[in-house]
Amino acid sequence: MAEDNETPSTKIPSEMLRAHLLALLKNWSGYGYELANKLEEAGYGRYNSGTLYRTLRQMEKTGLISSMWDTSTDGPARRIYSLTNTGSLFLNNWFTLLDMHKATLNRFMKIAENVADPYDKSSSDKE
Amino acid sequence: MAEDNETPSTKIPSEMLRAHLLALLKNWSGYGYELANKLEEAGYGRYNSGTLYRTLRQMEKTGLISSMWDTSTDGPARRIYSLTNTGSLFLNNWFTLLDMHKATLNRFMKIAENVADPYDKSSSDKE
DNA sequence: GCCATTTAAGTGCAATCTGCATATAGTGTC
DNA sequence: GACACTATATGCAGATTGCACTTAAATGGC
Repeated sequence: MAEDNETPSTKIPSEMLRAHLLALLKNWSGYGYELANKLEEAGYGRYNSGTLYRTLRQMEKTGLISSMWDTSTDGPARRIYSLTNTGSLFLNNWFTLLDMHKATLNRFMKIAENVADPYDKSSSDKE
Repeated sequence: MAEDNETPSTKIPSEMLRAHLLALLKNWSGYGYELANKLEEAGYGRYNSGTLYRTLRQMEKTGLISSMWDTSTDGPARRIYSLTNTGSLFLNNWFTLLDMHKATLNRFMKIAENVADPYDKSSSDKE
């Protein structure tokens, strides 16, 4: 499977990418190239490999995941990542955070639902 | 209300910030300082003002919102923002995207639930 | 053997984004 | 005048990102 950049469609914001990587590593250990393939199969385009590998290293540095080399298979060595306790907690919190954000968004959208907008330009042009 | 940085608690990732600003501007027009206050009241700490103002200008440049000066009130002039059609569409899509991401996260977490992990280290537990 | 391709991870560089501190400017209060 | 509050913005250093490129091990075709 080569890097073909054919489906740039739904770009995941960085925080989302982190959450998705953590989710993939729950109950499983995986390496960068494999994770990139799974993201692609899930409908996100081929994620930029430079960003992906650097994101993984950065997540390791901040303690969300840990890694070790695997030289047992044929082909180039793989850096195997697995979830740390911190990463597991982060993943759980992420769901809570998503729900909170969604609730806040809905609340924000309703704040001014039936109130006149002092700057509204569609009601009656006073200029 | 001065900038006191007393509640840094729940930092909003940049894409989330954009979505929240769009939600606040739905059915309403507002200016930067006011939006910062509403974010603070909603429980997010005092968002960094430099980032906030620059994010708003960038969102204007990309067509999500539009602005005009308001010099009718006392005090310094306010830059009033309101949602464009593009911004409105973006906001609606954001909800869909959030749900899709959540669904994908759940799917990812279940992929390997009952499968043996070839790299599992729980036999020789370290760290 | 030689060469292209696949798998796998990584780096260099420019552009962008972010946080912190600071600047600028209008108004009101003492 | 000194000070605080409102309101927007900029300078700079450090972090993040996308794009292109590099390194390296193995495979398949000739």
